[in-house]
Amino acid sequence: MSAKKKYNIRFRIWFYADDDKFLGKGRVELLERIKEVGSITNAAKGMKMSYRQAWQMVKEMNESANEILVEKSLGGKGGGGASITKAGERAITQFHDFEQKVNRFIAEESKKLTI
Amino acid sequence: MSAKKKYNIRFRIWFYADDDKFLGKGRVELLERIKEVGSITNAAKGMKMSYRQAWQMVKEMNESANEILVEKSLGGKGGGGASITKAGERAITQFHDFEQKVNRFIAEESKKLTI
DNA sequence: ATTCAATATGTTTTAAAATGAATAGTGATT
DNA sequence: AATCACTATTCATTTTAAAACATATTGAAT
Repeated sequence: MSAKKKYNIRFRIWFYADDDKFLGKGRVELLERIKEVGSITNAAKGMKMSYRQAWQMVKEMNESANEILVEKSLGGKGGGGASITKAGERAITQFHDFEQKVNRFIAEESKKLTI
Repeated sequence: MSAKKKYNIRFRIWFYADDDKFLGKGRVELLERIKEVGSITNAAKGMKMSYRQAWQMVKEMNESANEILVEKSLGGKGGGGASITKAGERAITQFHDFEQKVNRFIAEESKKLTI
């Protein structure tokens, strides 16, 4: 007898500004790490990500969104750093909240499936 | 003045069998085309897809799902062909239904966002 | 003015993925 | 047994994406 696999539904959501995708799960994690460690460099190190990639993500996010999500400082003590703006904080929170709502909805609706 | 971009949320869903992803938007379209034209070859031609890729998708779907979604016949009049099984039909329908439900939910919830 | 750790980018290398071409196999029909 | 249009599969090639590497720049602190 072959064990039947259990069907389940997974999803991803993205925040767009007009038609520009600017935020998804991965970028939210990057934002959270920047908030935690105070720099793009160290945030990237914590994930499996090169500084270059992380920096490009930040650039894209800031350029696409109506307000910048990450504020950067150059030079000075410690070489500079990066921090999350109020808009960035809101983006993180609302992304998580939204994701959770969708997750609950999908979990509930999945029960009705007769696939 | 710079025009403010309108924020919006988009999503994708996938059907999994245990931890194997076996159905997403692209594959559903492939299934529909196979149903319509009766062969993998012609279904692939209708999309921007090589026969090779389409054939591999069908193979993966059939292997991952509990029941095969596409039934194939080899040789004979017309060289053979492919058709959708009952399970395949159900998969198509339920994918669309589910996607629509999630879409409505997200559209509704999006109104509450203050991003 | 030198140091330092970070941001800011360009360039090169490597790896992964998609594509295309080529070939074999199938079986009802003629 | 020859044909035909499809499925089935391998292999070499191309394209794309990711990673790695290399520098330049910045500015407070010393």
